[in-house]
Amino acid sequence: MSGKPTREQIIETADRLFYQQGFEHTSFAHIADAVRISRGNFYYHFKSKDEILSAVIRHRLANTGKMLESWQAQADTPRDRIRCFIHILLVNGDKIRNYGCPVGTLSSELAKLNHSAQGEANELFTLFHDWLKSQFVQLGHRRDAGQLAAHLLSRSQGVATLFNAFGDEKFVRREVGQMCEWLDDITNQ
Amino acid sequence: MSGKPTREQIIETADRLFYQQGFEHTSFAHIADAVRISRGNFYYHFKSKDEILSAVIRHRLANTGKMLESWQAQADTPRDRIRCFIHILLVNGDKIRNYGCPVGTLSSELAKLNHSAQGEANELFTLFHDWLKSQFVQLGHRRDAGQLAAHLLSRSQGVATLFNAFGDEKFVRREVGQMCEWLDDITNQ
DNA sequence: TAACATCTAGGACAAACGACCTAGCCCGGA
DNA sequence: TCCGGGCTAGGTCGTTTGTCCTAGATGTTA
Repeated sequence: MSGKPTREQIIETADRLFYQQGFEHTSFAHIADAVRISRGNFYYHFKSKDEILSAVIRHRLANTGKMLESWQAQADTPRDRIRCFIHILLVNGDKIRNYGCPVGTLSSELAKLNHSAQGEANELFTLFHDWLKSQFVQLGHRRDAGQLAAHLLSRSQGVATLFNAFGDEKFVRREVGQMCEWLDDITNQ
Repeated sequence: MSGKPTREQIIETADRLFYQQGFEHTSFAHIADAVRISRGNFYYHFKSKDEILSAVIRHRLANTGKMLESWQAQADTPRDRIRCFIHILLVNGDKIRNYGCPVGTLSSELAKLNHSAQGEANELFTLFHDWLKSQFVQLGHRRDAGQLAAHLLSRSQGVATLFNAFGDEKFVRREVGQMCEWLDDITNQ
């Protein structure tokens, strides 16, 4: 199909399917069909389902890292960068409405499965957290930067969950606005 | 085993297992083993897996309703009742740390499975929302009661998600405190 | 051309899944 | 006593799951 190597196609397709249908509900056959390869070929690239999951998480970590870097380049001030984070809820609105937050839902699912990759998946949270923390430090909140980061992460997780459940876009816009106000408040002091 | 009728035992066990391991990951055999009955007997009481899910959701709705009524009886003011809601995060701390919020995680899972019971599961959210809304109305916030309810629901969902991922109890205590402060703020105005 | 590692296809496997069936148990009413 | 409905046990069906194997296609190097 596309020019990309098979292994990459598998990872990207698995990434999409894990997000849209959940990790457990996505089978080998399902991914293989979507990539249009045989199950046998599939097994040549990945020896087990856990191995794909690991690769998908690393893939997400890399993509997230790139996104954070692009924000770093786009926005001049730390406040604008944090605004970028808050606005993912609107930018990725359709996806979140249908499938929830890719980070939060994967973390929840793996927690229930008591899966060994739980820690790896949480690195996605940590990546966002540490990036936000560094932005808050740059805003002068050196002491409570970690707490502010966790607070904002938590807020956006909650909004994503409710958006996924009810699909109310007005609610998201309102919450995004409130988070931006909150950001301005703690910035101006 | 216990004196309860088999059907009730099945529902309660399924409720627990769906919460702890997720709906899809919990099989007929798993529930039957836990209740110590045969799969055949199981099928006498419930014709399909979706039927159990439906019964479990109704069971949760009933239990949640009782809990809300007990708060209504325990706490004198609407503010104290809302505080009861906020404090579930601490009261059910161990469960939430291990398995997340029963309402949010079920809603997320069913959304990914595109399951027909999605709407039923969301009634749990609605139950909390409407109850909170009525409390905010009683506090004099007639116009924006629904928004305040959704906001608080969203906040606690986010806290539950992060608590489930990182298990940081200090974070939960901090967020619970902030939500109570927020409640006081909008009450005193 | 010949040899080689890389990649692919498609089938086979046991185990587990949801669903279904039937034979028999228990126990109150006729 | 016999009957009959509520309940239980245990097995079976077809399908799907993750895993694994082998034969062959492909493409590069000698």
